[in-house]
Amino acid sequence: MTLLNRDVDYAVRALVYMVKANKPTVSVTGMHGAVGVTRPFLRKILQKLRKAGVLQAVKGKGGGFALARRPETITLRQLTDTLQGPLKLNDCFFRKKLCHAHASCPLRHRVAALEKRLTADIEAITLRDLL
Amino acid sequence: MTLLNRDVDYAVRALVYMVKANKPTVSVTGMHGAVGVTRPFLRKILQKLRKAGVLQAVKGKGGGFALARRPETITLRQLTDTLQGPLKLNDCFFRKKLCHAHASCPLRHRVAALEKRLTADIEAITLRDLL
DNA sequence: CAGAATGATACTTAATGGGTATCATTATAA
DNA sequence: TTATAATGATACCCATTAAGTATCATTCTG
Repeated sequence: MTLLNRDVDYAVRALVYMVKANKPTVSVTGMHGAVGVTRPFLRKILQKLRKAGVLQAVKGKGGGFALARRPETITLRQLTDTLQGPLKLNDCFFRKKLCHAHASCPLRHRVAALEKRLTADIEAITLRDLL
Repeated sequence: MTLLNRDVDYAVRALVYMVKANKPTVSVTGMHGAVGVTRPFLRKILQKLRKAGVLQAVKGKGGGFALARRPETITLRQLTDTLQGPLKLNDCFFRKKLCHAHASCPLRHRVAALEKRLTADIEAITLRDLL
């Protein structure tokens, strides 16, 4: 099981790169090599982050992406929420329908407690911490 | 993302069932209905648990499975280790090869800390707790 | 106005999880 | 002693998701 999927991994690298570049905008062309992923794939990721308000984008020649907020306000949780959906250790659904033992499941509330803390943990990690 | 996959889920239900049945052995035929899973599938799971030393099996007519240890010594962690491999939040491998940024990855050691605690947590939950 | 950038979206492929099928082996109960 | 009910072992298949690619439209600047 993976807490962080590829998208989040690449996103962090790109964000770190952008902070360190210290330029008004950074184009995907200019950073995909350093991030270690293909250009179209990185674009897809950064576009999601823009929609989520983490990044700003400037179109046209000379354009690119820039952080929309300060690094210490960008949490790992926002990245995971945006790129892989809300954290749910407890996947009580199976083929779209709720597990029939949901209400009585002895595991569920135990796992829910772990999930709550893990969520708080990733909320506490910011981009600033990852520089 | 799921902390517990289906196998673990079903395993817990079956184990709980077996404890409550309070019989020398319980056959898969006798419990798959209550567990809510097909017979062959449940067998596969219980066979893995037997190999791992969680269950004992008695072959032949009238046979079945039985706990090999007391409920308070069977941890959730052993179930996850057996049925879905060691807990790894940190999946630094991609297509079989180590991520090239492994050594310098700013995320890795942060996530490792979370993983360590989560592992301790599921180690602390025993079958006894789930009855 | 050409070119370099993002916006939007659809498609393809690889990996994994979930589930089935089959045959061999073993032991008991009638 | 033999039919039957159980596990042991293993190979296979299918559905879902993750990962990656392709294409065309739009926008802005030099």
